[in-house]
Amino acid sequence: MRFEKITIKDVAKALGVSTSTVSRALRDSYEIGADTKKRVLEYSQKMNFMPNQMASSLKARTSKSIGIVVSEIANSFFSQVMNGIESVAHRKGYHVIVTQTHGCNSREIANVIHLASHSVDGILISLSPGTIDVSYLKELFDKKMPLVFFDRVSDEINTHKVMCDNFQGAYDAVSYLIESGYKKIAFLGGAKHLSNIQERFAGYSEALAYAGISLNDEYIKFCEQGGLHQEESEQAVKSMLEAKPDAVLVCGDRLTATSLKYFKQNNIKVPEDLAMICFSNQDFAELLDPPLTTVYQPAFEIGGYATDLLFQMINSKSEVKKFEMKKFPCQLNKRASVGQKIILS
Amino acid sequence: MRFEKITIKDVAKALGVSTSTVSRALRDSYEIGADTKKRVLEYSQKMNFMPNQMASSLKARTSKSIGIVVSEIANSFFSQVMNGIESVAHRKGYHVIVTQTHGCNSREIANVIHLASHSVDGILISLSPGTIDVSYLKELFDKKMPLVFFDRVSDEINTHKVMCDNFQGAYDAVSYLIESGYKKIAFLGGAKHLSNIQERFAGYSEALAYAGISLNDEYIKFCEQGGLHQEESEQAVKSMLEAKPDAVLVCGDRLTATSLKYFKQNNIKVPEDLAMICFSNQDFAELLDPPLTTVYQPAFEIGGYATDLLFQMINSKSEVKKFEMKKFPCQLNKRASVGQKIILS
DNA sequence: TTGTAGGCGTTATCAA
DNA sequence: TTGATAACGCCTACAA
Repeated sequence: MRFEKITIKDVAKALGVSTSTVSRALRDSYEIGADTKKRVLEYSQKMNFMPNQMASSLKARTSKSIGIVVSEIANSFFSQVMNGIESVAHRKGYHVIVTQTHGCNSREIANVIHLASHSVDGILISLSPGTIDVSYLKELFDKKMPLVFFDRVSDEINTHKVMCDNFQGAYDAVSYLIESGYKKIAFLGGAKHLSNIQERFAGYSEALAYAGISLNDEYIKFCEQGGLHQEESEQAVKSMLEAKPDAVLVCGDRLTATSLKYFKQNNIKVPEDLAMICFSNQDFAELLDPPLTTVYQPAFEIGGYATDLLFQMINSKSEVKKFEMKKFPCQLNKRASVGQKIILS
Repeated sequence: MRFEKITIKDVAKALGVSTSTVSRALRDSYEIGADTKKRVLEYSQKMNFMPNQMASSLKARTSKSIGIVVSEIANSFFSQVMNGIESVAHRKGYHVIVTQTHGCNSREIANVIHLASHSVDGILISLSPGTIDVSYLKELFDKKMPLVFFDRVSDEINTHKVMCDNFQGAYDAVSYLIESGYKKIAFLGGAKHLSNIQERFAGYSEALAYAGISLNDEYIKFCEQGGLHQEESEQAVKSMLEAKPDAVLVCGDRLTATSLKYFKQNNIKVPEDLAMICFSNQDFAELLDPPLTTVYQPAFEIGGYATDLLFQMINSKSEVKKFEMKKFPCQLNKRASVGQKIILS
């Protein structure tokens, strides 16, 4: 079953004119007889004629579409980013093709190649936890495929990068915990090699250092699967708890959900037993029990901004050489999952 | 800045063969000299040659892509559906193009036309709250564009429809409220003309009727914007409360969030002052305060199943005449937002 | 003002 | 086994 499309040829034949005349009438170009134009437009309208964009694209060598690569579509952060991307793209008359990797590197490569061979005009990518080698991307980029990283970026490719200020977000969160009297602060993060996790960890370390608190490895847990694997995440939560921290910074929605469930099941009271701040974009954070102190990332803005930069590259006549590293500040939403700890010493 | 693509021509020239030879080698077709083939493949590999899919599509008259139309990408239900769609599509080597309407009919029409003119091989659509007239879709469908409705469907177009069993979901929820001793049960829904809302309302009505409770209009509120407009939603919550119900069935994530916030702000205790069941796919529902009794829709399955049906249509040689109306059962997750009311009378 | 012709990159048909 | 050629639908020099 296939869509029966009228072509410019059909319109031309029906009207007894040439295809070029139809083409010109449709794109409002060139001198063309006012009433020929009118006839063509009216007939096209009536017949619901739609120019075949694949043919136009082939001719114009531009598909008017961009590709996105994320790990999970059904993730509050990514879906908000996609919302931002789609909004900007739609405004420019572009299509958005979405692919997900489920954290798997081979899937990421397949998706990127698929996108490139389908002639997307540019690609927006957040690297998947499983990706270490980005040479396949670099090759593509060297061949001038417009490329913008968001969220999880790579040092090895020099292009635009858009993300939130993960360092600041983590630093502010941990500082706030320290101000509130907590000292044994744990860190629960995704894959260690991901840029955003590294930055958050740096912010965490720096805030502790500033307060003269030394790092304790037992408080620090990374999940190589970035919270995508339930078992790994639960194990991390468990082993973190064994070190008896009094607060924790959790990096990511999935890890947050896993932690909260675990705490609930094991009757660990937040914030009495353990204070908690999470990197999370869940709308429902303030409605949780207890309301969750979150580090909120302006996901919609990140998506929109990254897309704007991508269009700058796409529309640039020459190769773009100067790149931006844009960091949107994170917002610390203080809620009851962090209490006021009585400071003893 | 544009991607510099090698074409089949370049490969042919470099190897001193014809383009047809290259094409044949690549698609493993026909008798071709084993070592010519080897040379072509090796060179293509080395040069990272990717066939231009737009050209193939133009030739083959199939784009290997499908389009989705939803109201909001950043919505837990829709993003889970998209996950299901992408998973199936990826397996079949298809691309997924995502568009959102923000509940606006003109945007929906524009998106559908955009998709059609970009030669998607099929379209998956959940009607937007703003849509009443589906004639534009009917025209497309009559021209044999494979089309599958999910979630919010239209009676006026006879094609596959996939959704959850909204009637059963609402019926079960309301019955459970009645069993728990509630009698003054309110209904808070999105746009009245949407199929899913109608079905839920029917389930609600039927459950009340079965228990011999008559409908009370003051308990029943619809939001024409489907919860997308904050003010309208809040107004609905407010006016519903004025009728003093003792329980409420809320249809949708946005409405749920709005209600919960309103209750919190106005110090309305759930379930003491008002028991609550919500159609919601939020992972966090069980972690809310109080844990939320939800009617869960198998969104991933809905997306996957709808996509399977779409591929059946796409791959069918003749026009498909027999259509399926698939309803996945909803799951009632009983949690503390519904209590046990002491039955007086 | 309108028509003709060639090409975008690929593939299928036919001829060599 | 391989090559030349035409076609997919559209656009645009160039010619008329």
